[in-house]
Amino acid sequence: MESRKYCLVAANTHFNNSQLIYNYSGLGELSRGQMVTVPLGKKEIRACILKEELCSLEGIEEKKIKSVLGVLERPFYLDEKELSFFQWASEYYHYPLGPLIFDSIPKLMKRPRPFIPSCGEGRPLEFELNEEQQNCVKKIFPHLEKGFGKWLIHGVTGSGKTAVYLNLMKKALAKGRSILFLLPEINLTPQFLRSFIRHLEVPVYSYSSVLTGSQKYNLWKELKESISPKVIVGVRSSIFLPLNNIGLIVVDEEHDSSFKQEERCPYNARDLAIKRAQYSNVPIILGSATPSLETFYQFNLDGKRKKHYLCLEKRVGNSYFPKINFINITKSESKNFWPLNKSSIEKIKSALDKGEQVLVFINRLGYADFLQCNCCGKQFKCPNCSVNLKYFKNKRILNCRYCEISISQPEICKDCGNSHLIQKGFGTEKCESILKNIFPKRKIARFDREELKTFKEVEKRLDDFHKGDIDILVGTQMLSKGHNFEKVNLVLVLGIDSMLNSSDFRANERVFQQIKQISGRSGRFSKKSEVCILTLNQKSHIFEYLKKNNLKSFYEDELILRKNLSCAPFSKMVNLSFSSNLRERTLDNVYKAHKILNDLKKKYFSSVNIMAPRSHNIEKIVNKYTWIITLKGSNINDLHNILNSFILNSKKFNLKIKIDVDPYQIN
DNA sequence: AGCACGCCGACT
DNA sequence: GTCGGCGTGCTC
Repeated sequence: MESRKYCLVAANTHFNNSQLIYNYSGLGELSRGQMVTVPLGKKEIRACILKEELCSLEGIEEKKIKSVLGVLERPFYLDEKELSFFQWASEYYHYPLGPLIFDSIPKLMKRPRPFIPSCGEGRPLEFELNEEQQNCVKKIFPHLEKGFGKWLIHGVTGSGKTAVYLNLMKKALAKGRSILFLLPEINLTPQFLRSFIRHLEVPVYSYSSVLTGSQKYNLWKELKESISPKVIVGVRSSIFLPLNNIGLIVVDEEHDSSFKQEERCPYNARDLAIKRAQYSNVPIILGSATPSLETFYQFNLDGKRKKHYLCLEKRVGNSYFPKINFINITKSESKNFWPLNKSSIEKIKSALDKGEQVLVFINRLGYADFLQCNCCGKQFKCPNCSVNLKYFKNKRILNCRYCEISISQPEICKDCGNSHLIQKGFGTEKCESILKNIFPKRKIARFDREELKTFKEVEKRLDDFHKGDIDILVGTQMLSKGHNFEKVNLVLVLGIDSMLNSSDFRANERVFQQIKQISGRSGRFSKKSEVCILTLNQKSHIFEYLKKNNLKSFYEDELILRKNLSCAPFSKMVNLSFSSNLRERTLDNVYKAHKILNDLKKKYFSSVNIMAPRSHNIEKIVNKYTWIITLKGSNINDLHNILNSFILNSKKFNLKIKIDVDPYQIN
């Protein structure tokens, strides 16, 4: 009689942190990284072997242990490098390994449809690199074969970072190595893909949420089975793809918040990319016109990294930087123009008269942020969320941005019967309509998620703008990234004040990045161009740096603030959020957790700083009440250990607890 | 995290 | 009666 063999697996469940024990006698040899199906309760789930031939059952009764049902065929397995990378991420983010693995692996397919990558055309680059670009390539090139190293290309918008990437990518591909290229949102920047396909000679795969299950399955299989050089251009989740023989990792727009996943495992793909480069022992290049403070700090304050910080300060071709001007809107001369004013309209008029086009940015959708009764002060609130409903005039509805609720436009106040409802705040729709009144003969269009729902619609609208069929384009952040418009030399920015007033410690950083990115849309093909910011806070010190284009001083000053506040990058931060559908339950739990954390701190982890519980910025979202405790500390081990001890206590709680390591939104 | 089970109040 | 909401306990 053969003795029983047991294995430890990471199963696709949240039970027991996903680590479960199964019997595999009679199934032959199993090894670490192989995938199997196992029973759990009445269900059948997938699992990945962590340890075979277990010596101890860790106190679990033998009769409770069930048997492995079957082994998944190749390509479903993880090699040691991949598995240890997943394990690292699981431990760092305090998220169960099983769900982490199986969230990033394609579902099984009965009949997957075939999938063809775009094959590169391998055409030569159309232009010579300028001196700065050459210098960049020259500095990084010798390190392509020297193992791990990280580089920051801080290149102003329009400085031609893509050409530098392409050059280095060609060199790595020529050595038979593959490349992982991460970018924030593939749909908004199809030009990257086009340019890679044009200039490289290898298969180019794009990876994003638009791929079907079948396509993901095929890609996974293809990547697993092949070692020939190829390029993946993908969004954050592509950091977990099984790309063999990596020679270089690039993270473009390193500062962008879409690298941060907020749901399920809240990881940051930029940080994971650095870790993956370390595990693969290859260089990684981070690129941005507006690096995050964390990244800037890493490369500038640490002496030995300073030579890994590369600047591109000139725009390619004949374009110059736009002048940044501020328009004071404190004295509103005419209500008719609001939220614009006379001098901004003058500017638009003179640009249009010159035959140019104009961009107007607003960070909000809709016609008004909310409606309020002029008589009793009632605000029209969402019944499910603690926010006001947004007013969409064309659709004649009030909408909530957090839940699906949508009610038709009220004529009178429900409470007092008054019919005078004031519209508070503004968004893209309002601005479009004001501009249409002022310039009735001009073609004015919007560029936002409300108006353009599909990729096709986005492309069509951009195309119309490029063709000159649109004179003024009113858009949200969607418009601020990557586009090059030939006839735009004036950009107006509205609504910055609300960002400036945010209590988030990154508020200044975000304002700075946003304005810098937007500036990149103006004057790409001209010597004289302008960005106008409409604000009530003209004297804000951030604006001084922007006006003088004094980037480094902004970063240095902001870093001093961060240090005094004990925020990232000086302290590691973790958010614990507690949510339930009863406010009282949420409060009970969050205060209980606060006490447990403080006891742990007192006993073992004195270096950890525990903030008082506070409600989420929007306390109730879709009828769930959320409160948050933030932990800060410069001792990373203490922080991880207090979290581990805390998790051991988590059975005592009767609500959902989410751990967010390195949170992006602190609100 | 799911899922089953069992308790209770509300409704025909 | 029975339907559904919700609290509790279980899953290797």
